[in-house]
Amino acid sequence: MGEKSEQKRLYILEKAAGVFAAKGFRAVSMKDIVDACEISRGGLYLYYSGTEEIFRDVLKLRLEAEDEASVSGVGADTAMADLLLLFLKEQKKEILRKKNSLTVAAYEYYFAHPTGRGAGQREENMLKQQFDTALKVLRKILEEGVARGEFYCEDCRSTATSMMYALEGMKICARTFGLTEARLDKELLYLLEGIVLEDA
Amino acid sequence: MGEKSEQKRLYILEKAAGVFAAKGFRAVSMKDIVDACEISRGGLYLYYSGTEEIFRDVLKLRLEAEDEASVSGVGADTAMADLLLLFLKEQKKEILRKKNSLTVAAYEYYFAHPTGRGAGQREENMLKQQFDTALKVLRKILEEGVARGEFYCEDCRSTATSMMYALEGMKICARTFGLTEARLDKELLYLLEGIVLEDA
Amino acid sequence: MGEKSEQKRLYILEKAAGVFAAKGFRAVSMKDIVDACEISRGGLYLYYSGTEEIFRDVLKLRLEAEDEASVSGVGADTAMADLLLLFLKEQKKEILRKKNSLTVAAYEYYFAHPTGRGAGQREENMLKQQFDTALKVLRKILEEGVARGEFYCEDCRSTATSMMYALEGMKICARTFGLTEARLDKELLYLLEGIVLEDA
Amino acid sequence: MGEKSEQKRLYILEKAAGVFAAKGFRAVSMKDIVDACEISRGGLYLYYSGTEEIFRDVLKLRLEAEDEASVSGVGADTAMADLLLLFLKEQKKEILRKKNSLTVAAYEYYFAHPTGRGAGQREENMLKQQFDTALKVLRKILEEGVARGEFYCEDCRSTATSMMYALEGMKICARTFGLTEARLDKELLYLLEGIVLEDA
DNA sequence: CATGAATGAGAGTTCATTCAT
DNA sequence: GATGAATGAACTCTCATTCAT
Repeated sequence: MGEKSEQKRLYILEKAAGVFAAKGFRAVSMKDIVDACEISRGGLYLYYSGTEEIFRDVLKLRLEAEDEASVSGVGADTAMADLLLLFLKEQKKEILRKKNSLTVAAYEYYFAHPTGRGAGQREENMLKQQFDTALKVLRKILEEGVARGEFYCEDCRSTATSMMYALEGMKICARTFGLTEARLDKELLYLLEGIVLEDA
Repeated sequence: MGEKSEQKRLYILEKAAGVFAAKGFRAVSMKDIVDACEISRGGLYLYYSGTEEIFRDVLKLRLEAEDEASVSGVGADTAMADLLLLFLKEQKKEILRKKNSLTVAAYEYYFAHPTGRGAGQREENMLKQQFDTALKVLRKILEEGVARGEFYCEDCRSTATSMMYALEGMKICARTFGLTEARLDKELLYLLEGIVLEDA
Repeated sequence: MGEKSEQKRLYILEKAAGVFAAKGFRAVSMKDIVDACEISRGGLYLYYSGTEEIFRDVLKLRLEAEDEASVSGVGADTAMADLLLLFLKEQKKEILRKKNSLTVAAYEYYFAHPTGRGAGQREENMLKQQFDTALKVLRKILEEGVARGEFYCEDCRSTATSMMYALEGMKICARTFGLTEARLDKELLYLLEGIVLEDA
Repeated sequence: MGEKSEQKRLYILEKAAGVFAAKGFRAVSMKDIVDACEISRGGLYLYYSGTEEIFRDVLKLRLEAEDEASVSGVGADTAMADLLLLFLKEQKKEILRKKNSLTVAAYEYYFAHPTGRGAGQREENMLKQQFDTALKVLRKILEEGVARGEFYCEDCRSTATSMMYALEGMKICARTFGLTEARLDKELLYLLEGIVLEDA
């Protein structure tokens, strides 16, 4: 598997990601991906032997990309309230994003491939990882904010977790029965108000 | 299509519900339902012309059943805190239920059939309806609890909504990356504590 | 088989005729006829066991009806040229008729049930009968016309036969690649001119 | 889809032509053609997506083959009467041909796909084309024959057209209620006699 | 007689997967 | 490595035909 192969593999994953974003996971056939990649049927099978395998790699790739993206440092002197706002803005974007989002496909995939205790769980569940990563960030923000006297919360860990679940709930609701931006803003504001000290 | 037919229709829906609960929505074929019902291919088509139609009716039936179930009156003298506990216990059951739950199938269905503004939306989105119904109940409990001095919350409507999103988040997380009962209990407890007055 | 049965049989044939006229022979299913008759599936089978059987009876009925219609006597003093005109006008109507015509269905039926020497040919081929009947009439007209000095033709029998084939050709052409009324008129005029004496 | 494919396409058309000749158009299923070709169900769909598409190509192929066949030049000194005889002999063969004839299938096809004014009529109606081609040839023969004093007819164009209709009539009669060779010969002779000068 | 629910065969179509080139 | 023709299983859907009521 030379360099060239690896390049092609990445090319396939890129194209496939587009297909999954557009059609979810279950509705995607090998033919869809072959068409999107404009390669031969057999050619695709040289690299992957099914949509599941492809999707797993697509998720892996996305996670790596996100990890890199999140490295963007933040100045130590930034107000935690601002950081929190930034965080929620990111979440909002993710919640509302329709195009190019693998969320629905990931839901479908993990519905069919429950993670937890089963076999072959080498690769971490991507949704869980996203959740945990965001949770960690949020918790850090809260703790620092409390330390600086910007926020109030009794138990930052629990508060952060609860907020994450609410955000997760908004995500799924947005994809199943609609959630207008206005309504979402209201919800996010409510979450914010529960934490930020009134005189801040 | 007399009474006998209606009976059979219900029989089909029952069996089909089991199939959808077991396999989700997209993975279910007419053949699956035919097999589950132990009727002939053509026989099923006498009643339904596709899995979507069947699933819509399955959801409708479930909703009706739930409505009836919730009619169970509660004594006027019950403590609101107890009612809230009861409510959360129900939610917990729903969040953890694996067998016989249509939740995953419903998610899959609504991923593929987005509700919102499109045409033919006579039938209300079942997930939304469940959400709204629970929300209404929760809000009533909170408001009455506040009135009685059992609970504290500034804005019952917003608090209830936020709690519902968190519960929805737990539901989806439970189906995609696992959520142990212990962890869930902790989460629910946290929600509870945010509302119930400490000396209650 | 009481009177009532016979009545129903006729009712079925009537409705079926409409279906055959609209869809031809091969495209018609028992279901189509059941629907058109608004009777039960089983009910139709009490009278007929397939579309072929029905179609045969439909044709028979039509033939009988036409026989009765053609009884319309013509005054002995009518000019043969006028009679010939009348005859051609009838033929023209038949050639152009789209609605309510069993011609196409009959073609399709006889394509699949070639008559000639096979077994079970009790019932005469309806197309042949129509052809022969018209031929006989035409020949009579020609012969009488010649006798009266209105027409000229060496061999009335052959001339009539040839004309009939031409008319048949126009019929099939009208149904397969179009034949405008104008063009048809020209053709009929040409046939006429070949026979009628110029000074008539 | 290189050359090899085109070869196979032709192979399919050949086999399919046999099926259509044997069963007409409507009675032919994709499976019939699959069986005749001894290929797989899916294999056929690589080339054609339905019987109509196949039949259209079959007709096209036949027309092309006939065009090539008719290129066979005739010496300039051939007597027109002989040419006419040759022409009628060809027609006779076509009228009587049972095996390997697509006539019935074409009739059935065009019954169901009326040509005339509708959309997508890029491809000319094959029956019409055959008719028009034969008509042109016949007319040429007549005109040349008249010029040479071999034939007599007032209006070659109309005469040719009328003859073509008669031939068309014989064709359809031969397929629906039988037409013995003897009878056909008589008819053709009659057509001939109407044109050829007696002392020719 | 009449009904219409039920059956099962079969047609059309798609797709994952293989394999000779 | 890469191709894409070929295969066959699986799925959707329709209909002729039967049969208990």
